[in-house]
Amino acid sequence: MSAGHTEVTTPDPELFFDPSEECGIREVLDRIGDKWSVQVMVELSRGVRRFRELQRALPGGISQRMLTLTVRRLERDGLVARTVYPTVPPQVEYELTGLGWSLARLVRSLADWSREHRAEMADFRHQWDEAHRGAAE
Amino acid sequence: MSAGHTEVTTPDPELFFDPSEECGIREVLDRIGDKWSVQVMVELSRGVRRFRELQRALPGGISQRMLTLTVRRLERDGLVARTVYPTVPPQVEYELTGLGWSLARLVRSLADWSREHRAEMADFRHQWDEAHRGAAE
DNA sequence: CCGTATCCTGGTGGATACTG
DNA sequence: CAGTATCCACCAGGATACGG
Repeated sequence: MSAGHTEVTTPDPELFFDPSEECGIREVLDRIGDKWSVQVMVELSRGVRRFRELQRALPGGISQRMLTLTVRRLERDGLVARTVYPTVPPQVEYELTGLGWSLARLVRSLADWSREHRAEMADFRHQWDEAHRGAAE
Repeated sequence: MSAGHTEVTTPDPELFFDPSEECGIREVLDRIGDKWSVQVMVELSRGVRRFRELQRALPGGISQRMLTLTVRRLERDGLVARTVYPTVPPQVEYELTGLGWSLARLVRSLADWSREHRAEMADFRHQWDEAHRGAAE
């Protein structure tokens, strides 16, 4: 049936978020919802990286400023460990902590979901655009 | 040992993101990374909601404009179904689609992760702030 | 190499007013 | 009630220059 029409499954009773509110969603999203945090984690999931390596590896090109800010925040939250070798020139290595890896696992599942459903979503968007053509302008 | 020092676990070899890149992360985050999409989905996971209900339910107070934009995008992506009852005054109902529920499950796991680790992260932040006190004027 | 300090722009989202 | 249309403020993030 593919994406024939907007089917609606019955809600899984166990799934409901507790109405006691502030379920914690905002806190995570404030950490991974920004432009670079997740990409940095993804790259670090491939191994230890130095500052420049990290910067060069990120697609789209991150500025030094943003890489610093991003990596500092990740460090502060305990997701990334920063190791400074007092050499000259200075050398700094970044790697995921245990906490970082546990979050990376979830990030991974999000990525998997995305790839699994991207065709379906593209389908929906196409339908929607089709149905709403002519309305605007 | 709690969060004694920044421990680093060995990377799970199976976890690595495929280096073929554009793993799909950005696509999901572009959908759930904004201020309201997830909150709307969370509320809709509790049941069918009308426009105003949705607006009143969201903590922080969303503007009509943003609620419209958010809900339209979710609809366009096939995550939310919109049903219009041609009554007067008009009545519109929103609910999660199958696709929406599948994403909601992941959102839920993010929320769970957050609650499970928020203490640990707070701990880390406290340590970090402690260690970096005095550096900045 | 690894940052920090400034400056500046674009886009997200709020406030408000108006329609069907 | 359920939107649409405008206008506007704020700040995430880019560009650039400088420092340890």
